[in-house]
Amino acid sequence: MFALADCNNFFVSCERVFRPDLNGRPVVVLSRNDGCIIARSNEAKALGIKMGEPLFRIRDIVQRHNVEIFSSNMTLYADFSRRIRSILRESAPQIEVYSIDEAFLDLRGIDNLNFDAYAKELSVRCRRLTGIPVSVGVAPTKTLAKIAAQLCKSYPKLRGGCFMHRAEDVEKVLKKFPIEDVWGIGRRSAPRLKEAGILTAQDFRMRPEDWVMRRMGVVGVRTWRELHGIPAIGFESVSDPRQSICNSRSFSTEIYDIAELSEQVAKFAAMTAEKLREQHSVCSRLTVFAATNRFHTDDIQQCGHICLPLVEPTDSTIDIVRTAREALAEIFVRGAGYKKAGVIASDIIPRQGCHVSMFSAEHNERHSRLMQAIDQINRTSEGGSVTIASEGISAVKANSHHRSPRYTTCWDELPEVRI
DNA sequence: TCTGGGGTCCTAGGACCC
DNA sequence: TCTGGGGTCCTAGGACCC
Repeated sequence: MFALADCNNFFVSCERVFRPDLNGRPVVVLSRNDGCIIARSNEAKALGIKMGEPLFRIRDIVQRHNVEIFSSNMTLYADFSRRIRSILRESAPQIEVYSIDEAFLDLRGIDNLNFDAYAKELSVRCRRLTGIPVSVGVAPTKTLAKIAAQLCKSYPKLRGGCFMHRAEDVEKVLKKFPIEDVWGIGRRSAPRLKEAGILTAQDFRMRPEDWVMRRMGVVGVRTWRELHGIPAIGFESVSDPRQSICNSRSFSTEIYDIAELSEQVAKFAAMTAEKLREQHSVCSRLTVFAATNRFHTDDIQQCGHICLPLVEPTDSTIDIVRTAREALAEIFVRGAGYKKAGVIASDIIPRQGCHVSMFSAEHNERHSRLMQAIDQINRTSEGGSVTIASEGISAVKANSHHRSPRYTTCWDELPEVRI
């Protein structure tokens, strides 16, 4: 069996831990820059607020129903995520961290366990120790476990845990489960499947395997098998190092000046280098892109990108920032108002055993010692106190008008306690 | 006025090899 | 009239996830 532990309305739930007055009220959390809705409480969902909806389009709903708005506070959410993961690790031999708010648990080889009680107890334990409501689904495959966890959210009677394995129960559930909500069926496949008369997970499961193969390839077949209770998606308890690392942002206002844009790109490059070092990797290709506001169709539209090889595989902020700035100079167009830019590192390999030429050994050694020192200083301070001069001293241009305090990680931000 | 930021895997087609 | 038959590697684009 596999379990999926899935935090309900995760970002909203984190905010509510310190604002219990918001229970029962519509709450949303916004993307960076306060642009789109990325998390909703059940009450907000009931108002018809959609995931990914831009805030400005639902202003009237927000006012009419007094919806509480939060800018995203990733520091807070990451800390809750870490706490919940540590509880899950105590509760299963292996866990696979799937996202900030979801993890699979490997229960294979365990058969003398009341899985239903296990799921419910785990949910209660997470809630009691962190304040976050967590749904736990247990089933013979990861895809079915996802569905079981989903069930917990619709049926409070399940008390946060659901064990789904008996053939007749699975069939009963899948008959009611919309095809577009199945893990692996995305926005392109769902309409096509519906055209073919497949409306539920059960409809899909009843099609022959070769029909699925023809229409959706091996990826579709994996989902099909998983729905039949045959594991087809591997369990990966240790995550491989990233094969690409991207840092990009939209700006709160357009940037026309190359010097200003260059500072922003330098920051993204520095963040990329830091993440490379974090996973002990080096990269040998760097892509830089910059784009104007695609929603302002009357303005000049520019969407440049360029991919440069690095002379040697590197994780040095100095080398990566320099290359990124050179790349930006290549694609920058005067007169264009840039709204978004980013840096992507690719061709990533482990740092250990990476081949460097004899001539650059000393260069690498010096950079490496410097980077270690910088990382060490920055780890102990918020926001990075040592940076490269070309990053400038201003922060990334972004709106964050509704951010809550970093309650669990930043002492200075704790609100005054009134007794 | 306002529109997120990160990833992975698979496939098709082209370049190139013998 | 007629034009081989395999391979591999790389890339771009599409689809999916949160």
